[in-house]
Amino acid sequence: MRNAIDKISFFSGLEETHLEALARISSSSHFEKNEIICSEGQEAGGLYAVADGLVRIFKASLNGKEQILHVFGPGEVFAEVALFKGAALPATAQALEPSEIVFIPKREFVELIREAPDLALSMLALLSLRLRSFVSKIEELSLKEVPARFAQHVLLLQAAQGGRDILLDLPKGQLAALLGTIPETLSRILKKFSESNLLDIQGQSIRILNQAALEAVALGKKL
Amino acid sequence: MRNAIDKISFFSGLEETHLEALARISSSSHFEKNEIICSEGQEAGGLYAVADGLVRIFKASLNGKEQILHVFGPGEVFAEVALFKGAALPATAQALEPSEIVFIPKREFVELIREAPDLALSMLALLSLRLRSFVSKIEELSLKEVPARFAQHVLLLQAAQGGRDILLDLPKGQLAALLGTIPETLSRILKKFSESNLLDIQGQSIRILNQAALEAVALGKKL
DNA sequence: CGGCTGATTGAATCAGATCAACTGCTGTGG
DNA sequence: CCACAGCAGTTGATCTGATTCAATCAGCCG
Repeated sequence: MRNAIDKISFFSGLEETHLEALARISSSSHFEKNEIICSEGQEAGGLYAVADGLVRIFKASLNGKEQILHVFGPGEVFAEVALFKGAALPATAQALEPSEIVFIPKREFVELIREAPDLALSMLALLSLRLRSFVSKIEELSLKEVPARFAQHVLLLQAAQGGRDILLDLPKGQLAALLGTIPETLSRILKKFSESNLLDIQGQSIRILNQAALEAVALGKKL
Repeated sequence: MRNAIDKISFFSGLEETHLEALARISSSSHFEKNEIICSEGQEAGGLYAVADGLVRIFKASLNGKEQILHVFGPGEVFAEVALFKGAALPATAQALEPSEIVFIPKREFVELIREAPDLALSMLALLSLRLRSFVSKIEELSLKEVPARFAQHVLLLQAAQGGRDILLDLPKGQLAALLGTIPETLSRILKKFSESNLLDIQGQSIRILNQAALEAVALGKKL
């Protein structure tokens, strides 16, 4: 499994001996598109990581609406919350594409953390990042309307991809679930952005036409 | 400061030598009601803990609406997210009552974590708990309506306090902000719960009249 | 007794969800 | 190669939960 472990950038700063330890205890498996990797409520026996593919972490309500919490690509780890306090997973993980998923059993991993302060600090940093991203999400859901959330998302993509041309990383239906809304609403909002000449939207690709206005909308200005 | 450190239940499992180290490096100060302890965006120089009093962590929007993320009482720590990744605080902390707040400088605390694996694991457990509470909040904001959120909150209070009689821990306006709504809406909903004979509400004290129905509403049933 | 803050109530409005229909694309099989 | 099934996305009409604005009320403290 050394091969797969090397793909997990989260581990890349670790010492060679720890990487080999991880490789020894981890296993890797394949998931088809839409396959469930682990479900809410289930006991998580360890840490998961994406070696290849794309995974979404989401919650579903009784009446079918979904809220995506994270989308993870190659190199990212998930289900870390179940390692340290309570084993039950708070949400469900599902492959959005055919994916290679590495699994690291809890017992051995926690053991490793005790011995490697650097790994412990990495985990602390990781959890802090997750916390920050959740704070943003709560803020957006509670204090901002859908256009502002979408504008914010575009700006984040821009920061990650650079330039004025942006490629959506998700199909629009999934993007709606990530923003805490439904496809119909997102579709109407995309139209408004187009009509106001803030964005040029062609399928999955977006060009920013009016950066300043986009940033204003992200902060709460109407339109 | 040993006095104050002993009040922080989060530290209670630590070894004597570490407690003394914490006592040496920490300081304590007083905050009046409504006083800001630390603000969003500001650099947090360390970890805060409530020795006495009540503190809310919240975000505010431009147009004045507020979303409370946490309310912390004696023994609880906050601003831990700024210790491990990025120093800027994601939200603001404010005293809801006259409070004694302990402060532990980041440098020394992180140093201590490196030497004390148990403390590191405690911090990991703490961050995991926070993550879980945020997942719940996101789920509630996105997938549930206000009555369900309130019912859920009452059930949590019941779990903490026991029995059918419950005392609200916050004024109603603050409770509204915690549930992601506004006082007017909460007030209307309280009335509905009363009229449906689910709850008997007298100011801050609540008696549960129909447990089963309350649980049903928490899960999404209408009324 | 004022005056302040928190809480309640009412009427109007609005953002977003729901329901339903339609478009367009892609891949599959006859 | 065309036809059709199936899914993602779009559009329209309607409904509703929640916010907004405004007014009133209750309790508390000086």
